[in-house]
Amino acid sequence: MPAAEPAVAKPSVPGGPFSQTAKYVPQEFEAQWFAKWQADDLYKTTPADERPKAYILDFYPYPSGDGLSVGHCRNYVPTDVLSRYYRMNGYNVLHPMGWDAFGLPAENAAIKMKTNPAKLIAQYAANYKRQFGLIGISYDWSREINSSTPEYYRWTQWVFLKLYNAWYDPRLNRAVPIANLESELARQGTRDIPGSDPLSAEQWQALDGKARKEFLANYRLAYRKPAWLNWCPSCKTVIANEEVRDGECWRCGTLVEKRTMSQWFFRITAYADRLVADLQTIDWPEHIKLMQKNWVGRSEGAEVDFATAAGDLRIFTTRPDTLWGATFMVLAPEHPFVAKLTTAERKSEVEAYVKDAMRKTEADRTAVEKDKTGVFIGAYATNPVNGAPVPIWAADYVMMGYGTGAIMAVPAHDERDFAFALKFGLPILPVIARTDGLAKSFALGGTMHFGFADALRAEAIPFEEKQGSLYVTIPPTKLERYIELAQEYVRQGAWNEIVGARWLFIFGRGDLETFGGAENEKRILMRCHALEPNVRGKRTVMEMLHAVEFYHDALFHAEHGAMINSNEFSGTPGDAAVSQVVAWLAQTGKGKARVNYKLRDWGISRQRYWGTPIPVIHTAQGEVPVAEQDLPVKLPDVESYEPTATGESPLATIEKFVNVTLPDGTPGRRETDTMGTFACSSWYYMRFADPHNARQPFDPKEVAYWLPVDTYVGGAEHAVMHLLYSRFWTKALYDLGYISFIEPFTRLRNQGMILAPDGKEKMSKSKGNVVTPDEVVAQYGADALRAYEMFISDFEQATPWNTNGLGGTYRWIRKAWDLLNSPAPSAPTTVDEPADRELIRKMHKTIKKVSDDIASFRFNTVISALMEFTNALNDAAGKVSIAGFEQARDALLIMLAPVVPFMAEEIWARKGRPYSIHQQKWLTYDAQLAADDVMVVPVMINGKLRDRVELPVGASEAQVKDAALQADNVVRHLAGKPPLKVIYVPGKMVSIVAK
RNA sequence: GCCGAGGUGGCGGAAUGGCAGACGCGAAGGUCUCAAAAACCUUUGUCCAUUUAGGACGUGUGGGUUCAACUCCCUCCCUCGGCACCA
Repeated sequence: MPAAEPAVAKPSVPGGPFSQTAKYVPQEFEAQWFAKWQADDLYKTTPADERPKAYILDFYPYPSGDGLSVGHCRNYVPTDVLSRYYRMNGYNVLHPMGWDAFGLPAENAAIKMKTNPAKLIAQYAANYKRQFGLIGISYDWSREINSSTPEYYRWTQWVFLKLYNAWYDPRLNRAVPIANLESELARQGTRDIPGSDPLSAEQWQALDGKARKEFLANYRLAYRKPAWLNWCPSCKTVIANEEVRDGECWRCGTLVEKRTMSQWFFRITAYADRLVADLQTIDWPEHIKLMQKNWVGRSEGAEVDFATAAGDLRIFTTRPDTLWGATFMVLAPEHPFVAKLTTAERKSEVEAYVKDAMRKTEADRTAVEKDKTGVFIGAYATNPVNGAPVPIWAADYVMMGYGTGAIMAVPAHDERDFAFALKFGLPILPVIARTDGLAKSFALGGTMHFGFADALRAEAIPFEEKQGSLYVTIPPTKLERYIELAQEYVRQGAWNEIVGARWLFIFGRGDLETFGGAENEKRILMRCHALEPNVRGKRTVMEMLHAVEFYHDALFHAEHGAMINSNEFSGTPGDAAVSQVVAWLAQTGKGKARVNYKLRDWGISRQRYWGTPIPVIHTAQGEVPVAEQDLPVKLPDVESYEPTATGESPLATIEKFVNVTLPDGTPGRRETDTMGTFACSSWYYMRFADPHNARQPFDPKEVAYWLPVDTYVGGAEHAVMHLLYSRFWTKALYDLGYISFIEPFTRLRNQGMILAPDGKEKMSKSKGNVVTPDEVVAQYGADALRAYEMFISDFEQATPWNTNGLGGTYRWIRKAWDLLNSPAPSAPTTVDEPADRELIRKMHKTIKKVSDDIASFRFNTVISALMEFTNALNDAAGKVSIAGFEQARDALLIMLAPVVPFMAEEIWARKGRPYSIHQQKWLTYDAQLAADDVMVVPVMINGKLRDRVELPVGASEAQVKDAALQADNVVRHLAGKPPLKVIYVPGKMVSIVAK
């Protein structure tokens, strides 16, 4: 780490040390020191300079009325330690804080308390700020931002306009101005634009202004389209997902309905591939990257059209090789074809089902696997590969937002389809061969002639016999032989079947039916029904087979095996099946390859007051974006913050806000939706680089210096959405030339949650189990709280707040205080030189451990290393030289500075050293002084630890092995047996293998 | 349901293929004290042995890879985070 001179603070105001008490009484000096640091601007960040920079950022919080708990401090303390550590290492550090002030909690609080949300936020933020000061967090408050101020949201609106005026050109693979598209359309239509609906230049020119705008909406990065919302018919408002409990409104308990309204979206899906690819360039926890990748959910497959009475029904499938096994289709309940195709006699049932399904959340719809629901709509589609009629169902396990909202169900090879088909008695036809060769047969007692068991034994075909029935697992090599035997032994009027690697029903010699294809399925079922009354209730062959527990693992699989029962494609090997079928679909015009994403466009519209107004005006000629120079579109004051009965935001009732006249005299209505708060948080980290700029969102020079964020820290609950949206905005602004980096957060770390003291509950005011930093600071002081927050557990792991441990940390700090404040011990009569050397060795080992662990977020072991060093110093007192002791004491004090900044500063002042300890240089680690001169090598025999040998560090392999073989307990355990193998892992271990 | 994380002494946790339990809490015994508190010292995974030496077992469950597994692979169980309008 390069060491540059730290910035020099302003001339010191008088003060410090603030206490002369010998005992550790943190309450006597902590608040005074914080006031002095603030007065001196000790933590004020300077503008861009030639020093290396470190931008260390905490997720900015919504300042809740409840204030901070000790749980919240879990991330603020460690990032503060990290910031202080970087400052001491000569970095120019940006460590700011601000408020995510818009959104539902503030609005709901305002409605409840009948106060302006801005006032509430100001009050709550002031409390947070006070608490941050209490625990010594070194934010530069001159850079404080608040997302709900016009100074800030003006630029959120500015980004909206940039996205609105851009489109994603798939040929350049980046966003470009929408004007480029308009001129291309005027010149040559959509001819060269991949994936576009055909439109000629002439057709474009013939469109009027409004129609052109509607066409361009298909391309803009910010656009409007109809989408579903939760609607409470009693409150007459749109309600958030969080406000829906078991399908009911959390306020009034009314059943929530779904409504469609036109909503604004950002086209994040255009960036899907880049959002995945660029994950490689950043240092984030692997599991977070994986979650983002899965959230984007790229899958390759095909879209295929199934003909229906209402026209082609387009489905998306990742398994086009299973098309021949499609035995029904499933539409999302909200799919437009449901209404179009439902037959008159099914209508009431289908409508009831759809209404019910629309109430559920997505998680509810896909949950509870045993309880698949759905309804037949009475209509059929035609499978394009074989002309087979396929019944169409509506079921809530299919989502409108994924693929085309319609699937072909292949129950033999899709788990959800399998469960659904079993429940509703739909045929299940295998069309892909198993890759493991598992074949089974259950010979029910009385169906086979006497001697069958002996015949199987003679052929070495394994089986189990229970209550007269045979459970046979047929090895692949014996399959043909089994078929012969079964024909020979099956009784007249009975049958034997084989499932798994083969699907065969054996009714007698030469009387075999292959289970494959719809016709055979029906015929087999009829014959079985005729022969055996017990199976007459079974609606399909598979249902009949599924009644046999023994068969369960052989009936279903989702592997990529060779195709079977698929006409001319039968026999196509598994690794080629998908690509060959896709090629054939494209060639015959039945379908085509398609890449699909789980990721959906980002909906930003909120029918709420407390958010950034969307800067758009609606006119008879279509929507018009507000001109950049007319920003911000300010939130007007309103009487009531509650949404209107029409579902619009309260803004819709403010005539002065809504009605506008454009410069050319055209009357217009302002958009009254506001943006969800993820918009505000998608760029705030850029604003911190230049937070008070009134002319631009930020000075490009400052952003070029400070961004990207070097270390970004917050809860894992934001793993996907906030982080994905921020990455998207960064890439869009990069494409449009405003910034020069493609990823906003170079290093990301997530803190684990601190749970309530009594177990597994979260801390929450309603449960009354919140521990506040205020009460802990009052009792133990801020430094003890800081150290304990670090010590409590691994940074990323959730853990309960255990107050017992706090006392131990406090005792350690007090011990360190006594040690550092005590007068220099008198020189020992004889200086123990090895002890002297040992203390300095421990010091350098501690410097390394503490430095490495702070930098890599292992804060709990930072504290344990400092505890060990404190203990080592106490043990060494009076035994080592005064010079050595003082050197080690000073090292401890410097290392304590980022962790317990108040105490370190107080001791520093008492020692008369120049203010401030927080501007001192960090320590240098000396590998030679840290090196051991002896090593203890454990010796294992056959994996069990038997002895240890002590040797000088430079000992050769031969010397170590020799010593190991001569160790007392090793000799005893070998008992004269020669070692077969002796492994030496240098410096670590000797492992002996002996018979 | 889908995606992700986790499960180690009485408790928080350490150890990322190489001595399981660092560090801290708690507990037991001791020193000091008229006494208590504080502080300090000793012990502290379980079991067997105990005079010493030692030995067996042990990181949610069951299996596997390896000279060596808390660590890597597979099965199952349990807990937690997210699932697109809470942020």
